[in-house]
Amino acid sequence: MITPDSTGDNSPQFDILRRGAVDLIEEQQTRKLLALGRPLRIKLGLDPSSPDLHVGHAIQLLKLRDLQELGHQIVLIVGDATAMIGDPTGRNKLRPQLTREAVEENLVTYTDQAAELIDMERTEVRRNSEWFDAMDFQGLVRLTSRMTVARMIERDTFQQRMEASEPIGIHEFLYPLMQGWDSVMVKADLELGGTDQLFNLLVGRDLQREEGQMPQVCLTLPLINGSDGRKMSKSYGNAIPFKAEPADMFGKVMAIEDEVMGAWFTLLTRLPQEEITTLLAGHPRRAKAALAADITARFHGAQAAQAASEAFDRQFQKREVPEDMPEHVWPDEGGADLQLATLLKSVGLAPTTSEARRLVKQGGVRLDGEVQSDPVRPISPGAEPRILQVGRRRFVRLL
RNA sequence: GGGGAGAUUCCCGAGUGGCCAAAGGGGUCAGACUGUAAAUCUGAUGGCUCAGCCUUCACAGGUUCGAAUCCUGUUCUCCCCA
Repeated sequence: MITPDSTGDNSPQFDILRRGAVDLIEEQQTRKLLALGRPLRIKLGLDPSSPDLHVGHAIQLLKLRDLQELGHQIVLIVGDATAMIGDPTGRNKLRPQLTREAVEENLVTYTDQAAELIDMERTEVRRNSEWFDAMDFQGLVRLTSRMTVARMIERDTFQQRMEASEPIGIHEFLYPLMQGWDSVMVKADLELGGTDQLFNLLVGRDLQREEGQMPQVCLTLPLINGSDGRKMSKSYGNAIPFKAEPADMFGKVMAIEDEVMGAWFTLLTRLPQEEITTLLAGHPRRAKAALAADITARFHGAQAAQAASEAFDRQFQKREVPEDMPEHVWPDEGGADLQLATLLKSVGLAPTTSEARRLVKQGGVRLDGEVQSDPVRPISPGAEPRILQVGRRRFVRLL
């Protein structure tokens, strides 16, 4: 539980809260809230538009977990009403509107996966359709009258879209207001969000103040980038999902740029700051392996992380063929010879024959360790299972 | 309501009758190098029975020996005026 000492010093709590944060609006209020000694209501809105969580979400969930362990009350808002709009933040396109059914499905996987990091038993989960379905037209007008067009369109994301002559739907203006109204309805003391959420979080403050509530504290955490430098997002295909296999998760962390390691350590591990500093001062390869192991261990346990780490070294440092690899029965009945390109395609190592030919021509294909150069070379099954390799990390054992 | 502009290959974005499967960038993939699936460099990037053939430039028709490029209609978007 919350135990501010007799002097009212809550700095240990405050430090935990502050770790990795970008904005904290505002600090004095936060200290006062912590000093109250009661569980604070910590709100996080889920976007149930993408069911699979990735390490970008983990940043927020880990923060929630920290706060939960300090005895605070986590309130997850399932944006089933807002999901039908889609948060316009950071998007240069209208987002597809989700059906209620899709939201329900996503919600299940979402909470299942979130349970890996936070204690769902002690978490309050609310759907915002609870109050938005009940809101009538008058209520909507009342809510929308609290925001001005000028304030809304001065937002970067809308500015950019207007400059680029991209469409903006009127309903998109509703999103921040709805998110803010959620804060009113659950009487949030603090709301978490990514740095891109600051505007939405601040709207909550305004609405709460107008409703005579204590305005919530807003805490923003950095967004981390995916492998391509863009914001990590499932829709960009650059994310590291919770459900990634240990080896895959480890490898994907190893693929991040050296420059962002520090941020990842702060946001995705709970190693003490001094230890992080020491690691970063050492060899980058070692530091990154430690990071990858820590993250992998959180989802799969220390043993699996260790195994993933060792397998990674064998495969990429020593260039050994991994023990575990997908297996595929020899395509085409009768064990007849197949052209190499055709074989690659039918076992799924290349999406098209053209791609398969390209890979061979570029020297990216090995059969039993030998580089292949002829895409139309006939390949026969062989007595032993043969190993087909594309690039450095895609293998198939042919049975 | 009136006038104007636009929709291009995964994304952004050139291309305004043949030299266009379509510049450039991003992403992705492969190779080299290495400390890793970092960084850097090189190459590839519509499909196929691959020195050739086939299908793409919002959609449907049309003009032409030939169209992403011209015409007509449809859908969607943006801008200006009211």
